Amino acid sequence: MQAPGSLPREFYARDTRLVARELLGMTLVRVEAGQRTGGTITEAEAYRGEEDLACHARAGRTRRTEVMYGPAGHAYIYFTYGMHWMLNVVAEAEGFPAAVLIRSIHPTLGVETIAARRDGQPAQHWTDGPAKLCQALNIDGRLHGIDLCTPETEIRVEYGEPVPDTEVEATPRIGLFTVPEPWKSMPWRFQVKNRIDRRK
DNA sequence: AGCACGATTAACT
DNA sequence: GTTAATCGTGCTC
Repeated sequence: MQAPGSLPREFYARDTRLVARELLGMTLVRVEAGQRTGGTITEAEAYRGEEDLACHARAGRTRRTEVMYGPAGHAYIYFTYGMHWMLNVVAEAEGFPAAVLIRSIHPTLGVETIAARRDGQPAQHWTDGPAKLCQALNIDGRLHGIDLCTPETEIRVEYGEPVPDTEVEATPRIGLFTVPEPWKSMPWRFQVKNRIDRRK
């Protein structure tokens, strides 16, 4: 336990799988001028190392993946499918490329704003996907690389209520169609149980 | 310079 | 269950 506030860099500078697991229950907060939106993290995936053929760092150090090689606690934000942004947090020691994809949150902060940004969608689907939560929290490439551990940061993760092991489920990561084994089946997706989930 | 594809989503049959 | 939308990235020629 610790006082409220952003998680320290040491939290992120550990094994990526542990970071993903322990991010469950923490609170993702998007800070904008006079506006706070966010919620409880309910699903996260670990991507670690150049050997992990599901990880973008499989291509080595490039302009896109450079952030993953840097210090932990920074945002790795990328664009995919021609229209979607994804939010990751860099993990592990500097020099080792790794990140945790935030896949789903339960909205608790600035719910009205979130609803407006997800106009037309039922509450259940406001932030239940990696691109959905980025849309709801107004997160895009402009925030790529920012440090989540500084006081004035625009994205932060605050200490929440830890989720016990009995409520955590570990399964293979989502959307890895062309990734070879064993990486395709590594149980590095962590999510809170007991919630209706449309996914396979 | 060109190309195939993606850590997805929403709408449709 | 199927599929269009839409473009940056990394790889091949």
